[in-house]
Amino acid sequence: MYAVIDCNNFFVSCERLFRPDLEMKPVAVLSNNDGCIVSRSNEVKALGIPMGGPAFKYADILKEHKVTVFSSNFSLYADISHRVMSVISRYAPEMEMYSIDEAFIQIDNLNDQYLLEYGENIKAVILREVGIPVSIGVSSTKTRAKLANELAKTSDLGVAVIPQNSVITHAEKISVSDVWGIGRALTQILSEHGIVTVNQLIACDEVWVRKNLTLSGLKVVQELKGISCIPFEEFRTAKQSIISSKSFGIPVTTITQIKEAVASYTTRAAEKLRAEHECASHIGVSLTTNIHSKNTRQYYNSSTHRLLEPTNYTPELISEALKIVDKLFRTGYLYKKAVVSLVGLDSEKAVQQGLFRSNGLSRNSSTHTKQRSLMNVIDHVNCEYGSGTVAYLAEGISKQWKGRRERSSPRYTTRWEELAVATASR
DNA sequence: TCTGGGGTCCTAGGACCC
DNA sequence: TCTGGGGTCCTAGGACCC
Repeated sequence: MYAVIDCNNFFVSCERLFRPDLEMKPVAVLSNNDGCIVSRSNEVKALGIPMGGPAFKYADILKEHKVTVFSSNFSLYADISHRVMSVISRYAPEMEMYSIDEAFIQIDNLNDQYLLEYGENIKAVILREVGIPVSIGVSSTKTRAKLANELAKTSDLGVAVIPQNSVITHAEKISVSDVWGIGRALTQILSEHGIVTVNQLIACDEVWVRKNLTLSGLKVVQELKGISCIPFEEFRTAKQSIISSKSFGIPVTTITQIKEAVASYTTRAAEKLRAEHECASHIGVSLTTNIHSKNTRQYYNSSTHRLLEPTNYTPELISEALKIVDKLFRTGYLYKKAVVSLVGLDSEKAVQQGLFRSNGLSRNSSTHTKQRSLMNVIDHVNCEYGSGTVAYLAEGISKQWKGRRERSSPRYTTRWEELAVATASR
């Protein structure tokens, strides 16, 4: 059996941890650039504010209902996530951390009654030791467990079990859009064929499903029937790609600013790459205007370059990324966003050296060693004294294109100078 | 003024090989 | 004259997830 443990309104719950005065009060957390609403307390959900809704559109209603709004504070969320995961891992020898706020575990040899108790126990301990409320769903496949989790969210216990080999109760009342793996597009296709509920989906002919919903859709249907198709992945598999992508705080028109931003995103991506001890064989850049803007000319373009040899050396990656910008950039547009992606990742150790460099000289191992030492030192300094302490000039100085982050809470748990302070009240 | 970011997997089509 | 088919690799795009 699988259990999926999912933190409730995770970012909001993290903020409340250090602001107990916000319990039972409406709270929302915004995405990068303070753009979208990405985490909502139950009170905010009740106001009808949707997940991912643009913040400016709901500014009035947020103000009217005195919603406390935070910019996202990922240092804090990552640290709290780590604490939650460490509690969960005590309950199961095998755990798959699926996302920042969610984990699968395998539990076997317990009958249904004990499964429920087991879940309640995990939930209580996480709440007591970390302070984060969770919901737990248990069933025989991951997709069924996720569905049980949906049911758990609205149950009093916060835990739900869909027993093995049993039909899903009330499946005729659950919408296909609540199923893990059925998104907007598939919901639309299904509804065009009169399929709106989970029991209708399960009853579908599998050949039809394969043809109309592709292989992923077929897996979903089989998983709902109790046939496991999505494997349990205890050990995190190596990343396939690393992406750094951000919207600009202001519309950007000049290639100079685009290049600064792209150099900066490349630097972030390369840091992640080295943290994974990997090298990339390709680098891609894309530029786009504001797709939401009605009255301005639109432009989108992207390109991927193969690197001479796989590398994680920032200066080389920046230089290649900037060449791509030269290729993509057109004057006369209001640019909104740039994306840098590193793909074709392989372990540092496995990387084969190219025989020739572009300048015709072979790159000897001492060049490699020097590059690696330099990156090591810079990564260390930036880790110790804060990101950007040592930066590349290509990233620019004033960085006018940077996004907004105006309502961030302190990094309570990861920066000495931002520790929470306890004060005695009279 | 203001509409997220970081991932994965799947499919289709073109180029190329034998 | 007969104008194939299987395979791989690459790229772009779309769908999904949180």
